[in-house]
Amino acid sequence: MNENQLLLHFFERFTKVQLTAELETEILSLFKTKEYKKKTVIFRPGDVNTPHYFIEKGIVRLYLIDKQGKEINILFAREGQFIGDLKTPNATSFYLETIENCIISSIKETDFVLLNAKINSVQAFDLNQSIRRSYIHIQNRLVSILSKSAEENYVEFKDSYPDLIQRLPQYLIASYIGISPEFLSKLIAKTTKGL
Amino acid sequence: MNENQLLLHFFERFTKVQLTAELETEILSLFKTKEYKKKTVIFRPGDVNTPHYFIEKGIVRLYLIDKQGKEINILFAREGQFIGDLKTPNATSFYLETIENCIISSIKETDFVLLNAKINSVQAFDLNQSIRRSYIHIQNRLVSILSKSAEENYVEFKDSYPDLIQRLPQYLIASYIGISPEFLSKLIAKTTKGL
DNA sequence: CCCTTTTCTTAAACTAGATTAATATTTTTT
DNA sequence: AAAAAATATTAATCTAGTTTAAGAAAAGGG
Repeated sequence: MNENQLLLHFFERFTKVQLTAELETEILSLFKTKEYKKKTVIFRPGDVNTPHYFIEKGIVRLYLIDKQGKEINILFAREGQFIGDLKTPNATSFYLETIENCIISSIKETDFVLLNAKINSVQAFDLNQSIRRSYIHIQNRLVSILSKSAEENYVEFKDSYPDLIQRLPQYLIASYIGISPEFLSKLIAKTTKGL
Repeated sequence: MNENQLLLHFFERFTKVQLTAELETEILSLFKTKEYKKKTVIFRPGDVNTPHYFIEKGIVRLYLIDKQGKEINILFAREGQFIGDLKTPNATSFYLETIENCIISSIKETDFVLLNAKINSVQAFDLNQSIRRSYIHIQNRLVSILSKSAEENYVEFKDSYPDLIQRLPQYLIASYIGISPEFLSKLIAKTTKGL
């Protein structure tokens, strides 16, 4: 089970201690690990009871298609991160899709809650904190989109996620920061000119 | 303690049972209730360890002032709702300010967590669910701002919060949906014309 | 009831970013 | 290595929304 290295490490980071062998086994028993080719849809709007996904390898995106048929990227997740739709078990309104070839572990919402309760009773792991961080993250993004120019938002993205800049096609980033791919291309050309 | 009616009702709604007299007393002992005149700043950027606030009466807004000096409204809260900055105990980057004369109960973050743990052990109250709902709410808002026109966003706001439309000055709503007050005024004039 | 402050409206000039369309480049597949 | 598919660039035209400015209306305070 070498492919679950990252997952165990994730829980260790939060509990701040070495996991016992039994706990490790229990965690692994609740996750199902699977490989996906790039551009594979994992769930789609209308799907109910969507699990939580832990990315072992690769990158995925959560997005939707609006009335005009335009894709809107909500969130990216790469190795070492959880992603899913917190609306679960209610129907999701998003697509979850791999961007690269991926190895991904999934856990059912009910098991996720139980696991958290269990770890929480033993250690100082707090799922609340994790959700709060997500909230703060998306709130920051809303603030940026409301208050900053396209160029500022691109610079912010670049500074925050230098790794993603390398791995993501530009047009996906454009959608994430809420601008057209053509305009992002123009911005980059302009910024790069001073070389 | 008539002014705390709503607060107790809030916890009752979540626990789904009648609160015991002791629990009621304990809840009330953790909150401090205070009156504020309209346009009073409750906390400001840089303040640390900001409490959580439960609005008993009135409306407040959470906002920031961007580099251009423009106010950006993040969130409104009215009677029966909690508001605060989830970054607590870290420094907030926002202002919390009353819009109307208000009666507000506050609770320290540490007490809030303890209270939740206590209630959770007795009943089925789950703070996670509450934070998740907040997350879903702000995510929906981000999606709306990214994918909809100013007019669609205004209609959505009107449909979602018919009560707030009555109580909030237009320019605060304009900032919330990310447009200038002048443009919102134009939109409303246009929409109303067909009468 | 008058005076001051707050909120709203209208209109003209402007601009950030969208759209359309065509081509170029890069990556992937066979 | 060629062909196909995916991604990026460039440029012209267009538009949704901003800015600036000034006045009108409404609300609040003494």
